[in-house]
Amino acid sequence: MIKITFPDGTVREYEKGVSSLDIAKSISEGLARKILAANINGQVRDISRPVNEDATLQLLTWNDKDGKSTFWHSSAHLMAEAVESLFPGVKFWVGPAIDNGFYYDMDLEDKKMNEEDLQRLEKKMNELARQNNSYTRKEISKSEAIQYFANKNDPYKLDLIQGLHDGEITFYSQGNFTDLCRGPHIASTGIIKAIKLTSIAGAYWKGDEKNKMLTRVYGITFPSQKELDEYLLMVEEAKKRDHRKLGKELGIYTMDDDVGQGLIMWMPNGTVIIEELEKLAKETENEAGYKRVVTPHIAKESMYITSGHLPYYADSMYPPMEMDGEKYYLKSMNCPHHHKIYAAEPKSYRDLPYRIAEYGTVYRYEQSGELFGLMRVRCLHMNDAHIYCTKEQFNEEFRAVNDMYLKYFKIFGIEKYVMRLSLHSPDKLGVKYVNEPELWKETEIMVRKVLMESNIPYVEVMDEAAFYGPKIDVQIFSAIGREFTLATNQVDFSQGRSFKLEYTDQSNKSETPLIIHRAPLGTHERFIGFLLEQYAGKFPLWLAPIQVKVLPISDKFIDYAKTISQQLKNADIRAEVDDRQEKIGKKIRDTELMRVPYMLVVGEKEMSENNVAVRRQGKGDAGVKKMDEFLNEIKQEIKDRRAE
RNA sequence: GCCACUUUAGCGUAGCUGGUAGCGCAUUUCAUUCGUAAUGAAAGGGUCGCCGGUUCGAAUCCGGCAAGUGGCUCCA
Repeated sequence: MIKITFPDGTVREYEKGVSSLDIAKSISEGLARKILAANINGQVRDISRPVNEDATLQLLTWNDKDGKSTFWHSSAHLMAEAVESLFPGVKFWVGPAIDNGFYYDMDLEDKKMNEEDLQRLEKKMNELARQNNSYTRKEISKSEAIQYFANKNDPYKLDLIQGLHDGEITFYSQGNFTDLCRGPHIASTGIIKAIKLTSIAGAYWKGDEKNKMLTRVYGITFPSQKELDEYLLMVEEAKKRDHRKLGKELGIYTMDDDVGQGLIMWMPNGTVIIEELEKLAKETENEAGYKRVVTPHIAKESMYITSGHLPYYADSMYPPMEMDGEKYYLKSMNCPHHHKIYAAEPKSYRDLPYRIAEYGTVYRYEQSGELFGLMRVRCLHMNDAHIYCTKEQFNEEFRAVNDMYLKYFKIFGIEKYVMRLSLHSPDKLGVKYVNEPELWKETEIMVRKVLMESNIPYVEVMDEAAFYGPKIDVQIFSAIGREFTLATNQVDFSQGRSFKLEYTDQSNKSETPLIIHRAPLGTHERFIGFLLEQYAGKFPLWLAPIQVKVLPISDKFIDYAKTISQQLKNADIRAEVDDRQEKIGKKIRDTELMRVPYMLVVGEKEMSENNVAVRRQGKGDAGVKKMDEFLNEIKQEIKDRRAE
């Protein structure tokens, strides 16, 4: 007999060799029908695998992350079976489960797949699922495995097998399809009830753009049609808050072919938001002891040689302009200009920390396929600043920057983000990263310490650092699920030396300062893109392009509406009058759709007593108020910069 | 940049296998002067992304280019 320990701590005894499925059956038939996989001593396994020793066991269902991914991984195999039957001779690479479904990479050679083929594949998959074929596991020797895929003429699987050790190779089969696979899998195809193949894409073999591009098919499956329908509905809802859609609807920004790809033009409504953000940044940075600077948009080639950005980053810079034999580049970062300001006057340790800030405009020639609405553009406005400090001051300064992030995030109500400690990769020293192994080690410890002391949850990721030092990135997800760095806080132990930046220390020696690069509000482009999605277009009052719309019941009250709006404007509140000849219902509807926070309905009753009928966007009628009372309340709400 | 797909009025869209374009919203005008999410009527607006080819004839078929979308790669 063996002892099985369940997640709640209970221990039960079973015959040696019992399967997870049998164990589930011993608990309840309902559970047995629902389990997809089992976590045995920390390893996810097929439910049919025998358990031969004492173990901790968690039975995994659709509600467990590992249960879902097993289900989706098995779905990828089912899709591969369907592909093989409709595209004979196809070669497969890998087909993992992902956060939302699965994909399979394949080489169709001279054949092509289109959207209609996805329908055919779905149909075939449904047919195969209904056959309810079992997923069967088979241990196989390396030579047999090689034999099998050599016969099948599949170079990709052979490449995978090369990396595996004899004795640890397994095949999984279902129906007519056999794949090299570590598993685990669900018991049989019949429990896959709802299938949606979502897209066809190209993907480089092994993720390397020098390699051949394979065809990747994405899909998602569910144990019931209802869940698929819900998922599809959720995707539709997410699209409604896509910043590209909202940006157009709300008149935030526009682009034009004659201006160029990825070059944003901010319309009046967007410009209001930019100016409010800058106001906030300036207030916050003044308080934190920053000084403001302004620098030009171009610089000579020599500066980017000094900074180390050329020639490595030349590809992502606009090509140079030549004047009088000199090459000038559009700046793709503000740091070198700021370093020159630091260097303009000799510094003593008494001048440090030296903090200079600028909403700097930079240009990056991003590859055309990478552009994405406001999130990835070619001209961006950075909430940039550089802090030059001593090693002793570093901890406090870096931490102050982190605290500034958190303060901002509270103002904006930003909760769904991941703090990422981005570290270098030692095997890329001298290639992607400055070759200073000791300094890397030292600064990474310093940054980690700040995070730990601030008690901020974070993840550590290798090979994501800047070339000049480690950083903390704030990762967010767009409405359609793409990941972006919203804000960044970076250490730089390298550029100080490249630019020969110095300060005189207490003992009259020259020292190189450490530099902190930081952009807590990221860029206007990405930040506003993010805010549009975060608020679904409903900006908090202080950011709203139009804060109050005054809606006269009829033409007779336009003059009164104008005096109300003028009073608001006198108090620096962004107000407008809707003087169209429309019914009040229409005016309210249009104003609601434009997400204007406050509507003031005025007619006979209000005019006679200097009142306004207040309506809050999305919340309906808020009752009649004295104009003075409303004015005081709204002024306070704007001052508070509350996130709803 | 690479793979696939898409591109019809300011916006959202219809247009089967080729016979030179409709609808809704928006706009303008007129009527209406209205009490909390769409008043009615009329009018204007498109060389169907651009260039070329096939054809008696192209929004529709073919090729190239551009932009956009979904991915991949990249993201100082």
